[in-house]
Amino acid sequence: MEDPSQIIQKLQTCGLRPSAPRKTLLAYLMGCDHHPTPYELLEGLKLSGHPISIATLYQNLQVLSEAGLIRKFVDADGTARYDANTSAHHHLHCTACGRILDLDLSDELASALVALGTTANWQVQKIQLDLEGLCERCQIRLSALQD
Amino acid sequence: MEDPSQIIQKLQTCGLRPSAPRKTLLAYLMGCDHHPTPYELLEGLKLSGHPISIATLYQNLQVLSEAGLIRKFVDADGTARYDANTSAHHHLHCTACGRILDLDLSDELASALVALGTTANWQVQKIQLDLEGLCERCQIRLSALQD
DNA sequence: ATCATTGCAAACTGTTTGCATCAAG
DNA sequence: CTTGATGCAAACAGTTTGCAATGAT
Repeated sequence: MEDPSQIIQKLQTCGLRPSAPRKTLLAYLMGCDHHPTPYELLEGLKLSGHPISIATLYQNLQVLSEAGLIRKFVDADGTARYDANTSAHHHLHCTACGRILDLDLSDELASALVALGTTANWQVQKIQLDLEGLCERCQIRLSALQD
Repeated sequence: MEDPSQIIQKLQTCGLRPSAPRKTLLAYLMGCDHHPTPYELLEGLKLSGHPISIATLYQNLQVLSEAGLIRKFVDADGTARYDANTSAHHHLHCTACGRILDLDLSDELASALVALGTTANWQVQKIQLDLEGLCERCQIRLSALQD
C-alpha cells in the first residue's frame, strides 16, 4: 500500500477532491500487480474492508482515467481492465490462468512497428500490442498434467 | 458479392445448413472491406433487403466464428467486430474516422515479438497488434481544417 | 419425419444516469 | 455555505437464452 499523504497529493494535483472512495480506489490500484476488472475492484475493495458503491466505482474509474492517474484498456475478450501503471502499454496475456503482465518494447522494435503504418501512409500515434500464450507457471502445470 | 454456390459450399463443408440468414450474412461479410460491428451488420443487412433478426445474427456470428469461416475481434474501445478475412490478425485503426484496415506482419518482426515473450519465459501463441493513428484521408482532412 | 434453425420476447451482464443526501473546501 | 462527490435505484446497451413455429435434409 502507498503512503496515504502521497495518494492525497496525487489527487489534489489533478484537481480532484481526495474523497474516501477515491483514496481507497487509487491506493488499491497502485498496490495491484495485475490488471483488475471493475468487478474485481468492487470485490477487492469490499474484501479490503473499504467497500464502495458500483456507481462511485465506475464514476471514479472514468475520472481517474481522464486525469491520467490510472489507465483503462480492453483485453482480447472485450473485458475492461484498469491499472495504475501509466507508462507500459503492452501486455503478456496468459490464456490459461488469465494473468496479464506488463511488457516494455524496445525503441527499435517500436519504430519498426510505426514504420509498418508509415508505409501504408498512416501516421501511427499509439502501438497496442498483446502477446497471448502461456506463462511459465501454466506451461509447467499443463505439461505435468499430460504425464 | 460472392458466387452464391460458393457460399453454400463453404457452409456445407463446415457441416452448417445453408439457411437464408447464414448465406446472407456470410456473403455480406465477405463483400465487406471494413470490420463491421453486430449493429452495423444488422443495419447493413436490413438495407441490403435481407434483414435478419438480432438473435439469429448473434447466433450465427458465433457459429460461423467457431467454424472458422469468419473471425471476431474486439477493438480498443471494446466493440466487437467481425470479418471474413481469417488470415490477417493485425490492424491499423484510424482514431479520427474509425476505419480499421488489415495489416500483415513480416516474419522477422513476428519472431522479434515472440522473442519478447520468450525472454520472460512465456510461450507466445498469438500476437495481437493494433496500430492506432490517422489514416491518409484524415491526415489531409485535419491539416486542411487547421488553415 | 426428424432435427437444426429462426425469431420473438424475456433475461442477463456490464455500464451509465437522475437525483436526493452528504462531505470537502 | 457552496459546490462537488456519493450511492441508491432506475435506465440503458450489447448479448444470450427459452421456446414455439419454421425450414432443410
